[in-house]
Amino acid sequence: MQAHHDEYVFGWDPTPGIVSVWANRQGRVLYWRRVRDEEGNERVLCVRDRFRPWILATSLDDVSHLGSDLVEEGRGGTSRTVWYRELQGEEGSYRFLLSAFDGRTLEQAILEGASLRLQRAVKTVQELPDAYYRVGPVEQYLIGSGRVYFRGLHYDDLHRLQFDLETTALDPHRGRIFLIAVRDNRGLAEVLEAPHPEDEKRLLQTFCQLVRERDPDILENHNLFGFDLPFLEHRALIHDISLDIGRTGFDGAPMLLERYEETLAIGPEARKRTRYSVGGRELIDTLDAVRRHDFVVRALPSYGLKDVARYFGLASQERVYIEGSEIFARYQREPERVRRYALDDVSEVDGLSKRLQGAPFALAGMAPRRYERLASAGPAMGILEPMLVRAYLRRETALPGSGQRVLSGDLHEGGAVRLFASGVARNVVKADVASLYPSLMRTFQIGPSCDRLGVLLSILDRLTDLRLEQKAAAREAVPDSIEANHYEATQAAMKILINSAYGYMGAGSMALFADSQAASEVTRRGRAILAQVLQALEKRGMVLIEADTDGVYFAVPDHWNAEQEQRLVAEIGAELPAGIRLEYEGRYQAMLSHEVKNYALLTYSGELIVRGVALRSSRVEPFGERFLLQALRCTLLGDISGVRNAYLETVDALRMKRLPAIDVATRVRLSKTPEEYLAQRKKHLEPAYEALLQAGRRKWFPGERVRFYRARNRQYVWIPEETAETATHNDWEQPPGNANELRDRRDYDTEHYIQVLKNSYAKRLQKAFTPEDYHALFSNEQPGLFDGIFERPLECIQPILKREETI
DNA sequence: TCGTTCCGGGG
DNA sequence: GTGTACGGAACGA
Repeated sequence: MQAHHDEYVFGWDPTPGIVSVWANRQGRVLYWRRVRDEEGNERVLCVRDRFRPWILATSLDDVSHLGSDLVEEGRGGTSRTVWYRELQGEEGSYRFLLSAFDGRTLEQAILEGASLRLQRAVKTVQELPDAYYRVGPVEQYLIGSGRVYFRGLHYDDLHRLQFDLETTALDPHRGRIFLIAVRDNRGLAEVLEAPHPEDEKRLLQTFCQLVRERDPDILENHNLFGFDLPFLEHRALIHDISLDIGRTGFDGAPMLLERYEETLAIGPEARKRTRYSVGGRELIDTLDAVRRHDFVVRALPSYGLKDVARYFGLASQERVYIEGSEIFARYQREPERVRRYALDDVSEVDGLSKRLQGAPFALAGMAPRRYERLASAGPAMGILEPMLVRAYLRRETALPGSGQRVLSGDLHEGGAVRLFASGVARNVVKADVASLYPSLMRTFQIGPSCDRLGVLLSILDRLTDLRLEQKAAAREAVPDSIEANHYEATQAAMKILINSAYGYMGAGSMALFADSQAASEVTRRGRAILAQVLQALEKRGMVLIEADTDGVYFAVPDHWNAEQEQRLVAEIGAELPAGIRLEYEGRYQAMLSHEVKNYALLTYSGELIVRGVALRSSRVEPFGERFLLQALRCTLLGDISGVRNAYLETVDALRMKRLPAIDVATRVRLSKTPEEYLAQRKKHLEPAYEALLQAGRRKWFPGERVRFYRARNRQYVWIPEETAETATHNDWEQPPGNANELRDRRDYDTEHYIQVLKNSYAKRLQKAFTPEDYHALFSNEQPGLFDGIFERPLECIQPILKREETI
């Protein structure tokens, strides 16, 4: 059985070093292997192969019209033959594997038969989803052969090339490419240029030639699919040249860039996006990787390359920054600086790739799909399902038909988020159930009822064990070594799959192995486990604060130490069903619970952790944020006069103009062009644009970030960025004031900012106090000694914890 | 002012 | 050729 498990996870064919696969509907395949010869020189071999294109059918009805051209598999045939193989499975399941020498012959036969059967013209197989199950040519080949990408390779073995276009505008109709920075992880760093419009064609040709010469396995950039490739494609069209950046195809010529539309379900609606593909190389957009990363972590300030590179600590000290709209103008005056800027871009892309592509790399060693697809595929439908299909065909077993899926179950509610108390609590502990849903599936053997072979649970079991091994191996390896990164990436890939197993069952009618009853059984048991934990805590006198699907914050008695807390968690964990592990996550000296998922924690080492938007300001004026962090810390420490002082000091600093303008300024991103803004200005004034106009600027581009503050009489003052990187004087009529002088001005609207302090920063501490205490703490009156603003002295104010809900 | 829609990125 | 979403800002009544 173990052998099956490993085949389910990794396929079975041992071919090492596959770095790209290209297959078409005629059953022709090229794949490229990266190998080393005896002397250790690396080479890329191109291998030609064939496969017989296949499709799965629930019956032979549509192909019976073929007569003697319909033949059982194992017997010979001609180019017109359609073969069938019967898999184990009941009526209604996809139990006939149809194949032909050419996929088009196969489809033609099916469409003809279906048209006869339905008495209407059937144009595509997609019109018959209940009757046929089909995957793309590369997937057919990988599923049939048991091959996967990258066997025996480490991430650094891949030859990756990054390139970045610099253009005169964002829109290829209005601008052109004047520079392309190219680097790879084999030592290349080069800048190709076209100072004049007539040079652009040559530039494109040189670029294609360079790519072919370097012959990388992977092409990478940030927003590759959204910007660089469409731009390249459009400019190539204008110059009437082809973008031959692929590896050599069947006819001996380099393969061209191809485009296709992809439907993505982002949010509730489906949206289209254009994808590109090229033979022999995998196209990787680091923007996809960044989105996927942040989907879990939710910590990135923006998805822009520069911001993300800084976030990951990839930006170098000497990194050149230039505002997007200034790049071309800057290039004309200071070309060397723009060259450095563009090379910084590609090297940050390389850094991002190293940091984020490990998991998709590891997934490509498991699932039967192209690496480039796995890099952006959804984990359930895009990765797990192809693995399930591969396993079923390997076992000669039919896939469940639409009738076998279970879609009826009541829509599972998932795990509720609950707020038991708001305000300030001390001695707080976080505990949660490790991998709750996958653990429940394993413990209670809850899988899709239509998964007759139990493949999903097998894969889940095997991945869970393998992941523990990988994690152990990662811990043993030299930190940050190639091996450590490899193990770490593999365990991360496995985690992605493990976590998607539950979601897959509830994915609805599109999932082949959907079982929404099983999915709701998982959430039902999950809720029961959580309820058991909550009751156990309450029974022992703990104060519940907040709970979500698989975790809980609660307060323990005052004098408790970490050992006692751990013992409590272990004790309650021991009462849970075997296989369900309650983990002690951490302890905090205090917590401000604001709303569900919005709280601040103070660790015993004094670190302040703020979670959720409600406790962060969206405007981030520096003075307000400083105040909030200080006030939160004081509140959590019980230092009430510290809170009052922070407030009074901030008010006073504003009144006395001790704060420079930069401290009250906010920074926003422009979205309107000058024309658009001027057209609507009569109706509605917007501070950011007013600030620019006030400074005499008449030209700007959407996307620019503008820092400004509010001065008296509703005047808005623009503070240009300190680097002066943006300063090209043709953009405004009168030269701007000195940025340093502006940053230090004191003519801001004091009363306005005091209101902001009160209404948008102090507000966030409201739950920590009784209404009377809150108003007393944040009143602007400096109390005289005896005028009784405080009903009781400040020292008597204590933070409160208010019960919101009971279990 | 409130709901509703759109966007996120790239030069 | 498939299957994330949520917070903030802009927009429209």
